[in-house]
This record gives sequence, structure tokens and C-alpha cells, in this order.
Amino acid sequence: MTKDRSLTTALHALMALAYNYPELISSNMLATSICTNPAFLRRLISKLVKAKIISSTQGKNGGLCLATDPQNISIKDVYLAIYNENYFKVSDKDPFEECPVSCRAQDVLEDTYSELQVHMLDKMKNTNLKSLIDKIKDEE
Amino acid sequence: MTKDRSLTTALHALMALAYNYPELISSNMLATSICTNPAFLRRLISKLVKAKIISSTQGKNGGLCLATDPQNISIKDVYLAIYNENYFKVSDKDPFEECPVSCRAQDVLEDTYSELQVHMLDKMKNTNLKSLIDKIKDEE
DNA sequence: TTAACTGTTACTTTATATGTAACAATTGTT
DNA sequence: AACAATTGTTACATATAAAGTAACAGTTAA
Repeated sequence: MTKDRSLTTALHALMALAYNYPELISSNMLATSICTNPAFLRRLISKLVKAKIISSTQGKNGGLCLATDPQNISIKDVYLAIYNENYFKVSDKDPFEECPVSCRAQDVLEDTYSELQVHMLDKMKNTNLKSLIDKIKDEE
Repeated sequence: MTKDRSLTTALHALMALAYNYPELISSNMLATSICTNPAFLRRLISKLVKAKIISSTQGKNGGLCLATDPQNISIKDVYLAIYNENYFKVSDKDPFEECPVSCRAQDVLEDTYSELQVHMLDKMKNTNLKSLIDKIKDEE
């Protein structure tokens, strides 16, 4: 299966920010602690800033901070900020015209995947950043 | 996001088999109607055969057929036959030892993703192949 | 014996995710 | 004014995974 780690990387960054909230953290520091490269991380963070999940302060002594209390940020918010498609994908090929199943399969699957997506996002709405860092703090 | 189309391809094949159930269909015919290559499809089908979702008849005049009534096969069954991991992935890198968030993040996310997975599979259980082909037949 | 199948595997191609590097823009500090 | 530390962005390179190609062994009906 896929190797996409955008959600994991974003959540890791947000957990670090939540842990230190409301302190400013630099993206280089985040990248180091997440063991990833700054550009990849900043591309992600850029989306989170646009979605108003993170606020950024430019210039010297600048840095990143959650835009709001960890309790107000759910995994659903993060997912939607990062991806803008259904999790499962239909084919991008033209259907085989002679086959009635082939002609309708894409639409049927698209509907099915959308329903799954709604269901998953609904569950994601119930987990917020605070509960994630509470779990981290529990084990200290 | 990812381009993985295994689930879509498998479901398409199963819908075609369900549509023609209990007729035998060859994998070449399936590949043609799905517009994919026989080897890719057979690698998938091989998993579905092992999971007893499809039964195969070898030799001349052989072919593939659903192993049971379309009503008894859910998307969850198909998902589990094809993938054996959580949908979302944690990082495969070692944590950054100096950071408490980094040290715990993987476990916390792993748990979170498992819960999501359970939730999603639960929803998948409610959609079976019969309902998918009913939608296809509705529009004929 | 041959033809029509499934099943498998080695290899190639293509697409995507991630990483590297460089630099423009912003702002505090000296 | 100059510099340093930061965000933000982009062009390009690399690694890896998904999908495709090809070949062939095994099975069975005719």
C-alpha cells in the first residue's frame, strides 16, 4: 500500500506545537524532532497555516504556534487541510463501453467511497489534539 | 495522495463476477473490461481466491466465479483480503530521542489509526456486492 | 496432443512521495 | 544600515511503490 506520510507528519508537528502551546517553535526545530526535511514540512505547514490551524510569525524570533487551543483542533480539520480528495480512488481510465458493469462501476464506487469518507471524517472529528498530547503526557 | 487502485480494481472485478454470477468468467475477459493488465489483476485475484471470496476453476473452460452469493461478500471482506495493514501509516524512522513528543508520537498515532481502521471496516461491513450491482442494474 | 485456462515470477516503466538546495521576503537586533 | 534568523516558495533530484510487460509452468477439456 501507499507510503504517504503527510497526515502522520502533520499530526506529529501539531502534537509538538500543542505540547509547547502557546510557545513559538521554528520549523527547523520541528523538522529535526520529526526527522524529516524542512521543505517537506513547510509545504505541509503552509497548508495548515492557510487552514488557520497554525499561525506563523515571520522574521527573526518568529516561529509557529497553534492558532487555537489544542482542544479545538480535530484530526478531521487536519485531514481536510492536507488532502482534498476521497481517500479511496476510482480508476482514471475510460470505461470499456461494451460492458454495463464497466460503464457504471466508477459512479457506483465513487458514491460508495464518498459515504466511507463521510463516516471516517465523522470519527476523526471526535479526536482532538488535546487528547493526543494527553496520551503522550500520561506516559511520562 | 496515493494512486493505489487495488481496492477499486478488485471491486470492479467482483462486481463483474457478481453481475454474471454464477457464470464462469476468464481473467483475460475481466482484465479487458476493467482496462487493466492480466498480471496485475491476477495478483489481486490470487489474494481473493486465498480469502475464499472467489473460486477458480483451472484448465480449459476454466475461469473465475464468486465463491458465494454476492449478498454474503462485503467490502470489508475485500479490503481485508487485499491489504493487511492500517490505512494510515506512521513513520518508519527512529524517534528523536531528546523529544518526548517524538518518542511517543508513533505509539499514539498507531493507536489512533487503529481505531479509525476499526470504524471504517465497520462501515464497510454494511455494504455488500449485491447492493453494488443493484445500483448498476437500477440504471439500465 | 493441443488449446484455453489459472498462477507465478522476473523485469521494466511510470508516477508519486520525499529530499536537497537555493533564494526571496520579513522582522528583530546591533 | 547591515546582519541574522526566521517563514515561504520553487526548481530540481532521488527513492520507492504501483502498475505494466513478458514469459512460462501447471491444469484440464476436447
